[in-house]
Amino acid sequence: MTTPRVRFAPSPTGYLHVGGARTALFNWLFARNTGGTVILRIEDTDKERSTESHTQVILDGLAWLGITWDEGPFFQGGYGDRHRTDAEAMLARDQAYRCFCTKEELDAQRARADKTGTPFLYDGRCGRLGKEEIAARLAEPRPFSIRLRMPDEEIAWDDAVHERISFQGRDLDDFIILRSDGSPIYNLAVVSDDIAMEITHVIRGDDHISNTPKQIAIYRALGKPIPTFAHVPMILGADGKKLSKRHGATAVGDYRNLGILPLAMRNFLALLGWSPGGDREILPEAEMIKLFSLDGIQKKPAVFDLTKLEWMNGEYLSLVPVEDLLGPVKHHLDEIGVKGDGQRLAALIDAVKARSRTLLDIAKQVAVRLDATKIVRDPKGTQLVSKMGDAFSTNLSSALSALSALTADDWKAANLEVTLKSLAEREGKKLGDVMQPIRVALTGGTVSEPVNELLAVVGRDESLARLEAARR
RNA sequence: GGCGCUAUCGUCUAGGGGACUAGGACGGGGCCCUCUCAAGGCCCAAACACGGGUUCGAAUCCCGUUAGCGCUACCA
Repeated sequence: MTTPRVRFAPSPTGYLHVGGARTALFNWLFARNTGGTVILRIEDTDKERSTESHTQVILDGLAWLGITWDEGPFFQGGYGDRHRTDAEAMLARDQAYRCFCTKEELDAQRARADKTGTPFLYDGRCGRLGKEEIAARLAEPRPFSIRLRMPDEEIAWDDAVHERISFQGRDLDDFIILRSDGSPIYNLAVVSDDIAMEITHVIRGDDHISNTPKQIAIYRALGKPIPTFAHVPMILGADGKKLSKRHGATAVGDYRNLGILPLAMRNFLALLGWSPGGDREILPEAEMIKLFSLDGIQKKPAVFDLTKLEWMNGEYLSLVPVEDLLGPVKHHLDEIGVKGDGQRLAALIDAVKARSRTLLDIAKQVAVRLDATKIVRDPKGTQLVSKMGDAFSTNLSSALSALSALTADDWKAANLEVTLKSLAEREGKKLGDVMQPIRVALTGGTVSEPVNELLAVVGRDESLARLEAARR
């Protein structure tokens, strides 16, 4: 048995969407599981909409997710000659014919069909032209496109995820494979390339199911073996509709900006529409590859649940060593406008990490600890201050005097805890009455790591300054 | 409209005729822990779309209905 050859074939007409990323991921997992080859092919035949920067964004997105490829990237636009040759071969065998209908005539036919409520299928009129008529039109010369003669027969295949799918040729029309300008239509370019690249498994989105019978017809006309098709279900927004811009973040890059870790994203995407069976959630790369199989893919579309992604990101956050977080957090800090680095930053990340689900969460909390101007008194904080009334500043004052007794050398979490606890005991106060005002003074809110750790990480001078400022 | 695909907790899913009192995870609720919040531990609510078959027995197989989604270009 030959080893599988799969391809991921995005069009550079937009960003890398999560749906495309997942399709790429499934191709990659399948190839790595079977020892097969991944080919990256950029389908840039739509010259109007394709751009180089989109191509770069797609490449970056794949790299970010750790999805690699073995051959390519190849650019479909470079294979026009082969596409034309294939079309002409079909024309020569009368499996295809020249169509002289203009865009306008076709639009008119379609409009007429719409009006009567019948589905528009090209009636094949140009396919019935006599030799002389064709020669005469060619001599004029009149431009023509090339259409495939759709045979009136069953076109079915055993889909690797859906099992058998069947269409009738009579429900399809003689569709155009080559435009009048000599450029190929998608369905021809895809088949021609998949044949040339010896693709054995076509793993792509469900939205291509209705293209598949047309493509199989081309394989048959060209006399080439038909690959295995695996149509993976769509990804939907929370409203059950195909994920699109109006759902907010849909591009892989959006999640990067939100502070999602690439491994978390990849793990989440893998589990969206695929299951290894059983209860597995967090899957290391090796496991994922080992367990992957096409028949573990779900048939029904899946709703993208951001909350679960964030939970999973939190899981990965706790698995990743702080050193690996330094770079990405620094990046988010830059955007917030706060500088942080080295050991200090590592300690801050550590302090705050357990309460964070994204890198952005981490960066925001780090920023507050690093830069007093980033403190924002949140509603809960304000509430606490007004509820405590005068006690707020009195308690801060006694905390201030107790804490300033500690030298810089003694300013450590363990000592701070002892100091604060004995202060509360001495004054007969509840621990919370001592701690919460400090928390609000230092962060503006009522939520943080334990106060002794918070003080330690903010540092003696800065902590005392913030207490002093909040006391007034 | 036509063609096609799909249907298990709100969401992601396990399940492949008896192991189902339908399991796990996210989210929700409660309790414990606790200086707050997370984390952690324990517990709770929550689903086989509907109707017919087949079978001793159906979430599982078949048919129909309904609903959702996709496609329906000289776009990809």
